[in-house]
Amino acid sequence: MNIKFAILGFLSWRPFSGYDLKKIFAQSQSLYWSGNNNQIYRSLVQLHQEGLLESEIQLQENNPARKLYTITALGQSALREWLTSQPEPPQLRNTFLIQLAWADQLDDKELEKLLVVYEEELKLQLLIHTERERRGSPNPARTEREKCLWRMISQNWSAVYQNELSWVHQLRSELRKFSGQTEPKERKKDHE
Amino acid sequence: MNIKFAILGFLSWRPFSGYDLKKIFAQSQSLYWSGNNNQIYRSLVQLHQEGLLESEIQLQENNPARKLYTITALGQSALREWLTSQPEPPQLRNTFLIQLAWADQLDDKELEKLLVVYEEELKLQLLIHTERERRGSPNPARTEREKCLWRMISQNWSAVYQNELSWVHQLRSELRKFSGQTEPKERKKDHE
DNA sequence: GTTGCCATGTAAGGTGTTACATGATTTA
DNA sequence: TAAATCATGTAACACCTTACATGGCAAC
Repeated sequence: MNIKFAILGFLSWRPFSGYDLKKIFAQSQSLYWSGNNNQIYRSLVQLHQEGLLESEIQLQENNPARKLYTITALGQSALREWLTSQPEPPQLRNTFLIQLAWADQLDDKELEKLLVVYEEELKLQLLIHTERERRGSPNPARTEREKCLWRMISQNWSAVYQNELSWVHQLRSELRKFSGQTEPKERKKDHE
Repeated sequence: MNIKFAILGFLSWRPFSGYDLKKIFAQSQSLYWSGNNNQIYRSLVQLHQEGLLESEIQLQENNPARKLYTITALGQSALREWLTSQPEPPQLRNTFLIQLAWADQLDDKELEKLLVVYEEELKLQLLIHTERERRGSPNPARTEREKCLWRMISQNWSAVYQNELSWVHQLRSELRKFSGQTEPKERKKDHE
């Protein structure tokens, strides 16, 4: 999957310029792309070449001209086909798990600190996400059902972070069983 | 983060050849790379150039020679530094969420089918993961603490899939409230 | 005699990122 | 005068993927 279908999706609402889309992507978290120019402008050109979009130049006073892109019938049907296509499973790429895989080389304190820092990072991300959702999405939400979908998409993100947080808690409590065994020279202290 | 630290991690256990590593990556799920040659062999060359690895050619009878890579002291300290570095939050890239964002264009049946198919996909992935974990990991697990870490890494994957599954269930039950309202020609039914 | 394993490596391309370039207008 | 916004686009590069190339040996 690439960003093209997300662009088609937005253009199925109404026409946008590349600059509009760039801002939308930059704002949104669920649309996880960075919103960089390169990708968006090139995608628009390609979609246009494939006949999925039409473009129209809008002249403005005091501001540079903008290229408004409109979805074509072909684009609509391409979008619809993608919508009903086999969904991919989520891509789970968590660098931290790989860090953990060799974290037995750290002593108890270092490991505990790593987990605490990861937990803080997760909390921060959760906060950023909820804050971003609070200040309006660029989402017209024309029907109740669409509102429901968008609410659940946002909730998916929260749920993932919360799931991760509770996993970290479990891990920390599991690891407490081993504390004091890393430096076998020292004798064990009671739960420090 | 890139694959190099994962490679350093394995070599901190014992020397491996590129071919060994390729197989390890291909087997493992938590190490989410595909295990393709290009990346592994080039990473090994680069790590070698950076002085983090030493290589030694092992001649064999009946089989082609292999290059055994050994981690250097510099490599060990680079690994250790990475292990204690600021952990990144998980990268959440779930294409399905983007598919859902415009799924209001589908009718009730199509949408329900999409969710069912996604659920099946998740169950399948969960199964594949647990099956892969069941048949031995390439993990020596020298200490109890390391065993615990690897167990929790594997459990993280299960937890993520299960979290996703319960989210789909919730979504499906939410959507049942709207069924029958997709064709607006029909008159509106009670509470809206 | 084709397929598969061992073991190395390269080519080509997809996807995404940051940073740069231009040039006018508005705001501090 | 410096910066931010509007609006377009390009350059360079990082990372990752599939597929190809070679070549001997073993198994069916």
